[in-house]
Amino acid sequence: MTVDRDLFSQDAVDVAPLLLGALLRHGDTVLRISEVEAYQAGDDPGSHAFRRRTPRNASMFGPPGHLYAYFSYGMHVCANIVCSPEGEASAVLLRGGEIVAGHSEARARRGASIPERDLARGPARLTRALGIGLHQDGADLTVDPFELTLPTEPVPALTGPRTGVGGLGGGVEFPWRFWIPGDRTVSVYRRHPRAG
DNA sequence: ATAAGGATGATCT
DNA sequence: GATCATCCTTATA
Repeated sequence: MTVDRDLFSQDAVDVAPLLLGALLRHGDTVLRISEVEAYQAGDDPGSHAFRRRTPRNASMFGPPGHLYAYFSYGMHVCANIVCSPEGEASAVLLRGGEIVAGHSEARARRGASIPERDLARGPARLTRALGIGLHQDGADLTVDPFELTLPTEPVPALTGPRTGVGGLGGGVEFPWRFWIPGDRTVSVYRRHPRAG
C-alpha cells in the first residue's frame, strides 16, 4: 500500500523509525530503507534549517512528503523526506538501504565494480543509486515516478547519535539516527571530530 | 578491521 | 578562509 501523506505531518523524529523497512521507488529502481536520521524543527542545531530559511533549505519548509535534496561536500547529493506541516522545517535524511529492484540501473549509475551491499550504503551513494538529482529538490514523493510503501509488519529499530554531525547537534543529546539491527546495508558510524 | 588524507564547491563568518 | 548531514583510495593491523 502506498503511504498516506498525513504521516509526514508529524515531526521527523516520530516519522524516522517508521521508515525503516519502507520501500522507496524512483522509476524502475526500488530501495528498501535500512538507516535514517531525523533533523527536527525548532531547536535542532544540527539541522540545515536551524538558523533561517535560505534558498538551499527552502523545500524543508515546504509541504511534507516532498523531497529535500541538497549538494554536499562539493560533489555529492543527499536526499531527505520533508516532515512537519508546511512552514515548519523538519526532515528525515535517507542514509542507507538495499536495492531490491532495478539493479542494472543502479549499477550503471554507481559503477560496475561496486559490491552489491555498497550500492546504497551511505546517503550520497543511496541518492546516486536511485538516480535522484538536485533538479528534483522539492518533488512530491507520493507521485510518479516516486512511490513510498510502508512495511506491513513492524521492523526492529536501534537508536544512536547522528553520523558526521559536528558541534552542537552531534553528540548523544540528539540520538536521532535509526537503523535496522544487523542489516548489512547500514553505513559505518563515523563520529565527527567536532561532535560534542 | 579502522584510520587518514584528498577531492571539490556552496554557504556562512 | 572555514566548515561541512561524504566518498574513495591507500596505508597499517
